[in-house]
Amino acid sequence: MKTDEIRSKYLKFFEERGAKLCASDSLVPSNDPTLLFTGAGMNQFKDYFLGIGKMDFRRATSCQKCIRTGDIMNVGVTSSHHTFFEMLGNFSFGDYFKREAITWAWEFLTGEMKIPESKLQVSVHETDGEAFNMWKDEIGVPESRIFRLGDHDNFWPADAPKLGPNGPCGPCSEIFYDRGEQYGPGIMDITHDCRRWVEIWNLVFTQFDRQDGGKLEPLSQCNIDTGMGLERMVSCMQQTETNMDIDIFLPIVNTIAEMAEKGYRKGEKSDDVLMRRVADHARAVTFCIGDGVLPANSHRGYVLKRLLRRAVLDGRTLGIREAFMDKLVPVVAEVMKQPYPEIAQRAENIAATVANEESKFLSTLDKGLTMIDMAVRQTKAEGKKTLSGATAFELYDTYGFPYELAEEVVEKEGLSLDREGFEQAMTEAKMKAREGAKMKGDVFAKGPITEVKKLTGETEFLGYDKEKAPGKVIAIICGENLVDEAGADSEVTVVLDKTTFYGESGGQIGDTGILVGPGNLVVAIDDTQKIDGLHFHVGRVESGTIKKGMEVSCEIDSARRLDIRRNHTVTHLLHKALHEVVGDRAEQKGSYVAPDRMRFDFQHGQALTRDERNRVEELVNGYILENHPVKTDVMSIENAKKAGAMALFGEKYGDTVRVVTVDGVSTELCGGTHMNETAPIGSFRIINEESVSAGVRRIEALTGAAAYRYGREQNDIISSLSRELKVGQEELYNRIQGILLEAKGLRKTTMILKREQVRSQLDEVKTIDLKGIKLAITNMGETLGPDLADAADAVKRKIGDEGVAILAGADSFKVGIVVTVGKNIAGKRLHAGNVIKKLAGMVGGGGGGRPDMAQAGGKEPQKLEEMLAAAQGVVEEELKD
RNA sequence: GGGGCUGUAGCUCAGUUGGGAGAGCGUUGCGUUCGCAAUGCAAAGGUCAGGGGUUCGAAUCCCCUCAGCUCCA
Repeated sequence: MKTDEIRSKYLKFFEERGAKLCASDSLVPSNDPTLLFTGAGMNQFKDYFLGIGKMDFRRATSCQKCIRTGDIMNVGVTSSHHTFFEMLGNFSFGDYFKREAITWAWEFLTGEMKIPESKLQVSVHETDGEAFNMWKDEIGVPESRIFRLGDHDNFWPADAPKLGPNGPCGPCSEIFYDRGEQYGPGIMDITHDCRRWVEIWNLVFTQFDRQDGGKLEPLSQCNIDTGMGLERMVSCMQQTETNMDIDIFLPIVNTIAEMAEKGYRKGEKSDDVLMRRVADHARAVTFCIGDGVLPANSHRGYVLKRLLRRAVLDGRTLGIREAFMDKLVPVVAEVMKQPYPEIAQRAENIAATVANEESKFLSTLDKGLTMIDMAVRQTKAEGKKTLSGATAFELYDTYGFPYELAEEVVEKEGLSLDREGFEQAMTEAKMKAREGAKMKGDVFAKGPITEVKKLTGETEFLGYDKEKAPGKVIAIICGENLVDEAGADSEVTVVLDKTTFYGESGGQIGDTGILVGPGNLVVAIDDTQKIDGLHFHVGRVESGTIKKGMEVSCEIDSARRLDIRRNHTVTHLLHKALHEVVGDRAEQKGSYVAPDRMRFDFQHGQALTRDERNRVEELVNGYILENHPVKTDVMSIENAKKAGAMALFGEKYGDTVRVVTVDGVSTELCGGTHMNETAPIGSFRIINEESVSAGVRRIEALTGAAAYRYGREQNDIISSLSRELKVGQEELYNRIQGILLEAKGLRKTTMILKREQVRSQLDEVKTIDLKGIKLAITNMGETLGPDLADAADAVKRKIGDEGVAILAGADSFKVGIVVTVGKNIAGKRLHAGNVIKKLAGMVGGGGGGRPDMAQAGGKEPQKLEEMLAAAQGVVEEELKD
């Protein structure tokens, strides 16, 4: 049975049993910012489990793409560890419980998968007699094949009663599959890693709420959370040795084998491990980028980068010398195209991102290789046999050069690498990083929001076609607390059952305006936030008192909203124009829509050329002038996809979505507020284009009156320049070029003149013979700085290799002194630095320099003459025979 | 989010307790030999990432900002 078949059979099976078929959540969790990646099927149902918020259904099933990196060292080594995998699950939120969960699991395995009962056995928690009896009496599993296990193995979360955490938890029951006697003895060894009996299904019965001290209170709502690892299930059904030998994996592994010119399962076992690991990482990397994560130096982006780099290194070890990871992307896309067509659609784009990161890594390696060569040479020169761990760590920490590779190079050179020192340095670095780290609290305190969610499901948004409408006050948050009323001057956050205020989402900023109510109540709202479908109106009570349950009128600032609509609709036009100009790879990475400006981030490797930028701007203005009607439809996600609506990748959408169509230009999924037609946008003006992170560019632009004003201001600047320079605007550029050239010429002329002037002064320089040297002491008037040094150089040349020149100049604030000593005596009979220190002291300054040349400055110009008079004496003192 | 490293000519980089901004390649000009090309000489090209501070004096030391690379969470 093919993987695709098993996957769809499972989902269909539970759909037939009343479960809502839910699409996989993005790998980037949509409703939990604390999670790095989606790691289990239940993540997207978190609120359903806790009974918070609106519940549209009570049983669900899904095939969830997951990423876990905890066991990364085992990937490829064991038969079933992955970083990326799919998890099949069925869930009940206060609906069906143990009996159905157990029965259906058994039915699916024995019925749909046709697994003989003799090949299955189960485990239950030691205290869970209920589950035990169900297996024994209702299903008919012989008692000898039901195992009772403890908190560590059959409780979720593991060991929760003793160790915590607090919250929903419960016993679980697992189903094991017998892979056959070639993998071990018939008796299951549950305490050890058993290769014969593998766990294929975990049923979690969430029935307790753990309190402090390990007390387990019964939950009012009992839930079912089940998980079946798709790859492992398939491996059993296809009777393969590891998960990586199944139909959706082999093509990837084989491609790698081909590139390495090795053949899978034909040579070294260690090569097979590497091939499997690369295949695993190729899947993870492809799906990660597919969900909108880009390689970066923090968070998800960093995990992605690490995965990619590990795979590249493994490929190197396998003997693949050139970039190869990008070539695996289409292979992954092909085997996954049935359940994940969007990956296949974007394979080219994903591959480009991979190729880019891979080439960056290869250049990092190159750099590291030359550095380690140097380190090896130095170690050898010092006569040592071991390259220090600290050096290896520095290479790793600062230049990203992998330890394993360092080891390889060092050993090839006949040296060894100090692993202990490396690890010690690593620990120290970790400690150092940890010391600096601090936790930051969430802006929106979790407390009141959870409370509010219990009061109401979602705020109904009326603002698509109304600007003023009544709503009922559901909750008032004052500070961190829920209150029943708030008087004048209080800072409040108000939640209503219905509102015309748009809550910040999808890049569009929240509305401002007022809430008006009985008894001269006015609340000035200066921001509206949207969290899990609830609109939070943030503002201040201007007059009167707002009370819970009160009917208020929501009145948004409509002029501001109109500007927002202009900017939002133009975002769609810009998106389209970018695709026209730089290609479909310019995917949207985010946007910000405010009344006074808009920002649009998109994936693109380099800066837009001036020509591209102009073409984009022209296209958008064209769309505006053509006055396309804009319409909004609410439809099912399937229909939206059929209609070709562009969606943000990695974004999780509900079942029904809003589709915004600019007739003849673009169709996008979007919850924002838009114009009815494009012409009133007026005009569009790009004011900036910059980089935000690797591979992502940002355009900032203006529309309507703001765009006009911007143009006018630019015009004003040009006009005043043109007036000032007395040339026509079209001549400005040439004129400025001319002026710059002229200025440069003048600078040069001045320099030459100055030099000539200094030289003429030098003609008068007289030298004194002193113990075999020629001493020149000269007051250079107002000559200072580099000119003085220049002059000193000239004197030095003139008076020869036994000459000493002391030149000084001053303006009204500062004194400058330069001393040069000819090369035959410099450092031997006289040190310029020592002379100048004494001289500088006389004019309230300090200085120093090399034996042959020294500079100094001082702050007492009035003492210049005095200093020069004393100079000869100083030289006599310093001069050695 | 925290740590480390880097930012100097168009490119690759030197620049040594703080003391006159350099090399190679490339560009331009003038030669020599010439089939491609090679080679000699000369020139142009720098707000030393940006800002502040210490100092008589900062590419160099200190602080901040920006950008890139990298490790950790």
